[in-house]
Amino acid sequence: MNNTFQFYNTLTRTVETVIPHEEGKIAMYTCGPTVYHFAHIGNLRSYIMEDVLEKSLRYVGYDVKRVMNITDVGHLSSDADTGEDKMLKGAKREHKSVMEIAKFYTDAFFADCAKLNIKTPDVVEPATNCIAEFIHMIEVLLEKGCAYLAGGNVYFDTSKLKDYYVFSSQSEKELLVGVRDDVEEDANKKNKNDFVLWFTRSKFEDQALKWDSPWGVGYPGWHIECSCIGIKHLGEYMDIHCGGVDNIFPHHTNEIAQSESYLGHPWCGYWFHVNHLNDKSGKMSKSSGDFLTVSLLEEKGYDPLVYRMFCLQSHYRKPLEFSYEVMDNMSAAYGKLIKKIADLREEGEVDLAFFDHYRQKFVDALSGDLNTSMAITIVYNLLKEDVNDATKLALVKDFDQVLSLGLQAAKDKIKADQSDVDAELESYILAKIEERKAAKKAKDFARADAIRDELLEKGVALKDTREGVVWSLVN
RNA sequence: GGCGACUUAGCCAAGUGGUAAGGCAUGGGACUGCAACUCCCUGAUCGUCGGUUCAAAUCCGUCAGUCGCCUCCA
Repeated sequence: MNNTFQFYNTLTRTVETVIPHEEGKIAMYTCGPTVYHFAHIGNLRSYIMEDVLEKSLRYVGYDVKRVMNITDVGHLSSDADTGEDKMLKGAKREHKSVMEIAKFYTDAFFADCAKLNIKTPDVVEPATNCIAEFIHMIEVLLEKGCAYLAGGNVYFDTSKLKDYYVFSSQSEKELLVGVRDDVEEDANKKNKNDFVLWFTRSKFEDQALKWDSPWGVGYPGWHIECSCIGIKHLGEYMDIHCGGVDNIFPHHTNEIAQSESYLGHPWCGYWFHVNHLNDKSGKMSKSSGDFLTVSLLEEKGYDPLVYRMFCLQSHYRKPLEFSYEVMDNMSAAYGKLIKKIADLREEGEVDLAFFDHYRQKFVDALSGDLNTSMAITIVYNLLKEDVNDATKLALVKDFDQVLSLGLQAAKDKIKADQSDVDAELESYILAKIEERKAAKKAKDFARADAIRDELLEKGVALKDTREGVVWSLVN
């Protein structure tokens, strides 16, 4: 068991060694998607990096339990009860019911995750499954005097906290309310940082999802779900809470406020935040019109795993700028890497001493604030080492448990590309190859080149290698 | 206005006090009938100015630029 796994803890703003509440076990929580639309590749960057974090922790020997919520209700586009519920907005847009929208985009989200080799968390819980728990938590907060009723809604009273701005040294005075044009201040709040736990007064008459509660028919505020679902599945102590940097304030600040007030003790010791993916105009956002999805990347001919590699070769705490130039760069690099690995032969005995030595290098890279870029470099270095292929292959497969770049399936991947070709086409290709071989032998190079061009037009590229002629499909 | 992050070769990027990993691209070469593949070789003093130190990309300060957050967001 490696017990020196370190990463940057937003709570303390330092790189710290993880010390779980229960030895050997990690209780990990991830803020899941709001399922009103497709996830864009910026959203997915967070999930990719969190996936690497989870797998790294498992790789060094931790028993990880990971929980993710699905936000399918109560996520207003504004906090002042004037915004529109995102789910409802999605439903209107597509003329479907809210639950149909939630189902469709939840499935789409996990389909994208699968393409990116992101493991599905151990527990996935939609918010609408936990209404009773939300209500219970809010009742307790009211009993404890941490919450109040105003204008029909239940609010969390931030003035009852000793330390609300746990993630920053911001003061309430300096905090501007309504910096964004579309945000209005809610007159019901006692303090400007208070936030809604339960809405009963929806301004949308067609609000589709409503539940009965002690305070009237309504729906939960956004923050309550993560606190509640986290506690429901991981107990009173959580080790690592993950999310995008934009969740730091107010979402995670509010989660801490609610959870610790409810539990009466510190809740989660480590906060892992992934920086944003930007394009040249700035942050990629679902709410700002056009956005890039995994499907779009596929349409443009990129393997989704190229995007995963693009994320891994950067550091999770750095802003990353997306461009097709970099994707092309990455695509070439990925193709070469896969090919190198596919060329390894499964011969010889694995050199165990070498294996352990290299495995340790890999562990060190991951343990040092998730240095995934270095982890990839280690793969490149490994391929250049003077050891037998069996050892290299064993290590690559081992590393791919964390990297999940399809490295261990490299051979199959290349074969699979060819198996997409039907038998008729294949025999045609093979016949042409024979014909060209004969032409070459007769030094009829014009004819040989013509055959090669002919196949290329049909999307088949020929290469004369030392082992003979090989063909592959091109786009 | 407040808070925070980032700035290393054409591009991505590692590096946290001792004279700059790796990848892609480029250029040159080997191989090839040609091409592709493969292999070899090829590049930066680390945004600015100043300070600390025997020694700084690495510490401190300064200016500049880019980006994010301040109740939609991963």
